[in-house]
Amino acid sequence: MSCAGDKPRRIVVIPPMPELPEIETVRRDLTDRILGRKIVRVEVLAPQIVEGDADAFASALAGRTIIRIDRLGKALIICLDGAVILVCHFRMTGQLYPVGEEPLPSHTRAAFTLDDGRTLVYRDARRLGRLEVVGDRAQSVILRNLGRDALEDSPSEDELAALLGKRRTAIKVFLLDQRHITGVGNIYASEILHRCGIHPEEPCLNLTRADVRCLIGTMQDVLSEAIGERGTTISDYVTGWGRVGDFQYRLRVYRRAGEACVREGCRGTVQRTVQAGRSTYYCPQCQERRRT
DNA sequence: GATAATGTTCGATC
DNA sequence: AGATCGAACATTAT
Repeated sequence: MSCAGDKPRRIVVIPPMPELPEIETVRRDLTDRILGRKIVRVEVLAPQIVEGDADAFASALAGRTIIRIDRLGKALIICLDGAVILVCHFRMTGQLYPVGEEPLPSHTRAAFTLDDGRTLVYRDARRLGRLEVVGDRAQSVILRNLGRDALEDSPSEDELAALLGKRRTAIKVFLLDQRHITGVGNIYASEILHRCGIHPEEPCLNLTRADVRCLIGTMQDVLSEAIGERGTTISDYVTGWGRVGDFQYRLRVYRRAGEACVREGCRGTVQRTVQAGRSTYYCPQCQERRRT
């Protein structure tokens, strides 16, 4: 990190921020900045990021006023007047933020001109994200597979125990499966399991009652803490639309392969493995396998 | 050039 | 009905 005042700060838009705390941060920012604004014009530059017909998408939003912004897991739900709902999922590289009267940034995939002259920009380098307009949440393709929100609708101990059930699937893979609980992604899954001392490969059915209790509490703690830090930003970018997050400084295992475990009294070394095609980070010393 | 990246969906194969 | 795995989507950074 550079020291304040030394080098000129680069103004670069921050990289994508896809898990629950990052989306919640965007939700709060956008609520502050665009609530009550009317969308006067919609331009779709990359039709594949829109679910359904891009022209229908654009005309459904034109003339609508933004009245509330909600979130379910990693999905942003922008409610407009006339029962119009804009559902957004950023996947890996999506971003949504207002800009002034200036040229659109690179990788702008959709642009919503607001009634105050600003433009709400959807950027997405990889074009993996999706935008969708529906009249009712139940119609949403983006929302249809999502389970309970990890923060606002967290399961009770009994409920999580029931969800884990007799599954043989690894607990880390379960946490990434958004059909059960939605909002926890690859960073926070590793962090939660490390804090609970649970091995990421542990089959769900082996978890004890104490493990279940720890998972629920730690999930709340980690997500809340991360929201308090405005999420995790990997890279030291500065942004023109909001500050970067700071939770990266609190990460204990994510991207720390080969480093000493930070748990007090633990002499282990953080390992990286791959589960379901995604990197998992854990400490073999303090995340021991349960006896079968 | 190879590899990995905070995500989801779909189809094939158990 | 499940689970499970790989591929696909597509670009950037290291």
